[in-house]
Amino acid sequence: MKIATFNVNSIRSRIDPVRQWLCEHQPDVLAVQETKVQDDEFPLDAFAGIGYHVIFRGQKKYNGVALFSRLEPENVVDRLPGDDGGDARFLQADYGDITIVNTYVPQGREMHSDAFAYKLAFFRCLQAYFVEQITPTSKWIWVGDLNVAREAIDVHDPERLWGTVCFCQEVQDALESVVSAGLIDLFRLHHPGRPGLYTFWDYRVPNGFKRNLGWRLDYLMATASLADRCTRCEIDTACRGADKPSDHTVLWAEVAISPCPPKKS
DNA sequence: ATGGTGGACAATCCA
Repeated sequence: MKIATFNVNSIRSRIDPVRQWLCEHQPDVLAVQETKVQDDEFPLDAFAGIGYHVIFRGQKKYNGVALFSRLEPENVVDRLPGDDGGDARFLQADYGDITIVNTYVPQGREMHSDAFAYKLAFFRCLQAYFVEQITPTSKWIWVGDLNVAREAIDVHDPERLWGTVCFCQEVQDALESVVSAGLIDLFRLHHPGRPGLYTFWDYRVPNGFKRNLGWRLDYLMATASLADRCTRCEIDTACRGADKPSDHTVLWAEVAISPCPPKKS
């Protein structure tokens, strides 16, 4: 199966790039973040007739997540247990025997702000949830904009950027505690030790994308049984500049496994 | 240099 993640910064402004990416790459699942639309205004018609189911949890103006899929989603969960859920940052569904969790982790705004405290609390909720849910044989993939650069090689200027909300000890520790529940970073698994590979470029930095002044903030995190069968994991920047610019790119992976219908007892 | 720009939405908030 092929799974992908894309922070779209408004789904209504990114209809063409998303449609094009789905049609060209035919992923089994595409997770998107920052849809910025409440559920009754989601542009369902724009995605009709291309062979994808779509589920979403959004709100006005900010945040919002969605899942496009070939298979019909089952057992949908639209809020993170332990979190108040009012922020529309979490969406989970089963596709056959594979569970996908799509999150838009709070950015954190400023160090030690209320928003930063909420970011850490969000990770703690995720950690507790995964520890409870994931077993050694689980087939789970956690994907999305996690708003953390895991290592120095995941930012373009680690010395200068150290101590900011997406690259500091607190959020790295918080993310590692979630990963420790039994997940593997598919992109780093396939590109070990390689610097300069990013999923996000701040559009406020002049020519930031051209100069590759990026960050790796988006991830595909899989349990071992899926990571063992992952054959490729890549960052696709081709969607950028399709009509309007987007600050994030599509991250995708191929896993040599097909979702199986769960056994009925 | 504490800016820059893009998006939602209608004066600012968020990234």
